[in-house]
Amino acid sequence: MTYTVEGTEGAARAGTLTLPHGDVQTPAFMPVGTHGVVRGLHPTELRRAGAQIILANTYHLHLRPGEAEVRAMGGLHRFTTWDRPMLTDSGGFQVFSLEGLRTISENGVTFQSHIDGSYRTITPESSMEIQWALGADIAMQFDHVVPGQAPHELACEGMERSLRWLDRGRARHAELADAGTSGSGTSQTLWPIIQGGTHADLRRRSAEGIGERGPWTGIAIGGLSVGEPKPVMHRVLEELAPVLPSHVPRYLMGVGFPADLLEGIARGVDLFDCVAATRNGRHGTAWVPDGRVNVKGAGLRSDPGPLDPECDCETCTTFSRAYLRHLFFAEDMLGLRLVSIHNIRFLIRLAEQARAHILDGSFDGWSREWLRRHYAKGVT
RNA sequence: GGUGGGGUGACCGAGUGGCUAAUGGUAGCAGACUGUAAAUCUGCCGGGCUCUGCCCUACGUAGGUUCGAAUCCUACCCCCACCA
Repeated sequence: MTYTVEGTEGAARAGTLTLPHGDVQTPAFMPVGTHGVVRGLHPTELRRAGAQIILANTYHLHLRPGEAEVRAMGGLHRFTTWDRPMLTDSGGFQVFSLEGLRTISENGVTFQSHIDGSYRTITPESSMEIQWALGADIAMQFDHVVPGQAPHELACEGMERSLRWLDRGRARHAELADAGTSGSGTSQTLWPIIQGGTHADLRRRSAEGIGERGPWTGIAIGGLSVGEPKPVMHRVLEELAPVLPSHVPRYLMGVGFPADLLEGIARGVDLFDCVAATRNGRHGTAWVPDGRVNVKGAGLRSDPGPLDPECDCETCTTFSRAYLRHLFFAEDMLGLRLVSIHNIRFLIRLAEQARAHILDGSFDGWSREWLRRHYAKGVT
């Protein structure tokens, strides 16, 4: 597992990450497939959209079907037929998103399953065991995510606990690696996650603590886009950039919207993931260069044009806006899928464009102009 | 021609004297969504305005009773069922 930086422009970087199941050219957007499926999409559709790597989720796959079943099926790659790189999130985000269904202790987090009500405890160790059985290329540490508006004390607690959990998780991951192969039969690397909320001192301590424990093949920045204002996220990224090793890929977890990608890339981020592309797609919001299109909007009723005239995706090169609108009103699943495909392709293509502009030294001007246009109509 | 039932906002459909610009549902309009408990959730949905309130117009049509009517009375129009 290596990462080669091929070009930089200011803080922005372009590189290639080599993983057991293939290369990832960065900057890159990684579609989210929580349950081992990017909702509604066929692997072929993801490949056509240019997806190089996708995510899956430890907690959700542990609940259903269970890591043992996935392992028995040959690991996540063979189970899903996705043969390119994969990354599994640790369940740490569910500490935040399922706040009402869990209790935290130093040992780990006990969730009450939304499926059958049973109690399931995830520990830093068990998260590694589950991820090892799933067999993704990259495993994430089990971390303690706190809300974006968390006060210093709570953010500190989450950050320090995440460091302690990193040590426990890494130890267990090393044992597993020594004892045998992962669920997919290939190697797996573990990435740590920087926490600390919106507090500069905590973020710095987190990054330093992780640095002391290195080296790492990748470092994630977590706990952002969880309710804090956008300028605060930008500030945190700017504060972090100088203290992160330059030869290691940086993964901004859970981000983002199109503009967030460019803002992140400009501040040195290499990898992104976000559910918004598919969720917004299912909810009828499509991203376009000029902002967004409400696919259910009355204005599209007899619009023969493509969703995004500048897009090369299956949806935009095949169907009219009027038909897409009709599919939503007919409540047919094809509509949800087609807009999801577009949004995924939109973000992937944006990252591809950013990469090309970094490599030829035109990223700064291009991204400024892109953002100006995108924001022009009041889109956030 | 007779008897009975019924006509409510775009549609369906509650309401049988004041708490009703009128329950619900559908259709429609808009907003939200960032390491997915989400094909979900929220708001609006007669018109106008000086818009935390006010004014119009509304429950087939026209009158009437009443302090007050979608709700009661009369006439008429229309729809449905049965009888002739």
